[in-house]
Amino acid sequence: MQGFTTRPYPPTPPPTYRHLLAATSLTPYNPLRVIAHCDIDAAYAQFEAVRLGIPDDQPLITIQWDTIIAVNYPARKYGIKRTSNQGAKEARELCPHVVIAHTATYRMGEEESGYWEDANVLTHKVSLDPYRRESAKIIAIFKEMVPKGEVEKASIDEAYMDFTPMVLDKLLELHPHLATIPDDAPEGLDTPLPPAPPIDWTKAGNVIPVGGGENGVDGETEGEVEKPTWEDWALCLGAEIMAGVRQEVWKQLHYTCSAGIAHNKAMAKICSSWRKPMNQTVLRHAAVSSFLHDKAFTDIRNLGGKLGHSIAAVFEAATVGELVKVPLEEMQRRFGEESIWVYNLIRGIDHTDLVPRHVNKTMLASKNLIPPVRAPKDGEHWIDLLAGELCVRLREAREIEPGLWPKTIVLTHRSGRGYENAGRSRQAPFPYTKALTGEYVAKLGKRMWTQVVAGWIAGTLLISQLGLQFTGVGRMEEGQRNIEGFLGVKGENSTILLEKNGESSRPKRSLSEVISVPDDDASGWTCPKCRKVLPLPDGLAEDELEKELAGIRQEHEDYHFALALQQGGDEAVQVAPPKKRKKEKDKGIAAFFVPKPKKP
DNA sequence: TGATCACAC
DNA sequence: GGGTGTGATCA
Repeated sequence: MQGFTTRPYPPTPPPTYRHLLAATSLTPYNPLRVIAHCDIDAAYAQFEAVRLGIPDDQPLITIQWDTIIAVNYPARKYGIKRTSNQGAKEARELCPHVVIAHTATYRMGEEESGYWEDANVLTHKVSLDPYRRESAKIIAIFKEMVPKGEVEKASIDEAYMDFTPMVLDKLLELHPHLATIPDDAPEGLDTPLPPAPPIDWTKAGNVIPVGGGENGVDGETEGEVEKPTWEDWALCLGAEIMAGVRQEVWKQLHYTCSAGIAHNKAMAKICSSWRKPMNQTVLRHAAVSSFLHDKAFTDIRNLGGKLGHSIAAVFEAATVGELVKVPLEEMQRRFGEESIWVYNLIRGIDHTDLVPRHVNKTMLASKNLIPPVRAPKDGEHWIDLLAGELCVRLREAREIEPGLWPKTIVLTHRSGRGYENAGRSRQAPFPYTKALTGEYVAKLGKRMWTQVVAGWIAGTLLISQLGLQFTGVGRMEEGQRNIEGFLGVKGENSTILLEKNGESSRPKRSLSEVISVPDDDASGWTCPKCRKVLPLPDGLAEDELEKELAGIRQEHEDYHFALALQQGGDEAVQVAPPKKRKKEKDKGIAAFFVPKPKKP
């Protein structure tokens, strides 16, 4: 690599005065953009450690029933992991003095969650509320420390931050000469910035070397002297801000976190996990290709699912290094025009915008029912509990942001004994009421429950999972509250729900009708792709039948998957198991979840 | 808008 | 794996 060692690949336009000075510069295309990703190390374990006042070096795991959901770093040294074959017992065998903390739970018939000794999967429901509260505190610190930037809460324990506005300010403060466009600048605002002075990285954390990577060779020792760039300056200043943010989280809450600082979300995210815990890492543009080279490309955000695995199969590639060899045309031939998005992503390019957000848009309280509910009344009891929890959560959210109200309430449910069946759901409007109570929520939930129950032949009911969810949670429109609260649609007697959801409860139907999911009928299941009818065996109990259906369908979809892989010719190939997603003609990447690149 | 699916932690 | 989240797609 001669010459452009600082910007070897991919080529990006050099930053100009416009990128630094113009009000319109705050776009995902600004080369000076600085995005950070931050997540709490083993969050649930740290939350419990702090709650219990346990020393930082004490091994601790957080469990949910007998499943380990978090392992702190001291405990990881003993080989304790979050795997399906390890429970509390195995953890204790590996480390006899490990502290085992169970999540809080709700107890049937009680208002609030707590850390009960007798928490039991049969009678209690896990409560993540305490963790949500910690999460809110952390986000509050982020927002406070990033007043000019944006904060996107990505999950309960991670967030993205856009430091660009603060970084640009700082850049101008440190280099005031950049504020003035030289008189002889050939292209005015669009003149590239003058050469950047050397950078002091000492307060930035880890800096991924160019040409190196985690596996060893340090490119900088190999005779490649890097010229500092303003992009690197921006990252360095962003890293210093991030260090301050992390320090503040530690100071106020005693949580350690890890962070990545880069020019976009995907790169910030992937480098935040470098040398965890309690660390932060800067990924400069020039270091991207070598950093990614040996990584599994499925480690990159959004490539970890079906799409990524299909790509791996089609191109017989596992690492980024292998996948970048695939020319754009070939990728697009196989995965459609849109796949340029993937092509860019594995080259470290991601123009995804942050979504400024601090409150959730949905709230879900759900419970795996053990044993499955067979009596409608039992379902009602669980709904009472779920409704109580949702009510608490909505109230708390409204304390932080007054006026929040959900648009709809959803009852989710699953039949069968495990996950063999897809979940179903019913929803209804959630009318405004001044008196938000668990009973109010439960009433609406039970109404939908009645409909669910009505879909089953008497005595055959078998529900293994129930959930109650608010969706469309947001500030209520001015008019909305007036109309519904004032003039009184008054939830209590609202009939909207019954009308919407099909003449209230449907009349009892025959078994075959009851089972009818979108794709099947009594005699079999029709594949939406090839129209082939796969017969279902007769004489099975209802839950057995559903299980059978799921199995047949999965098998047939696998067949399509294999077929598509095999063909792989001129035609674009549907490389994913063809869910009954789109129409026949749609075979490209559009069949997957693809964040659309946004134009500025 | 309702229901389902994909992807993520 | 359980309990939660977000966003896309399609009738």
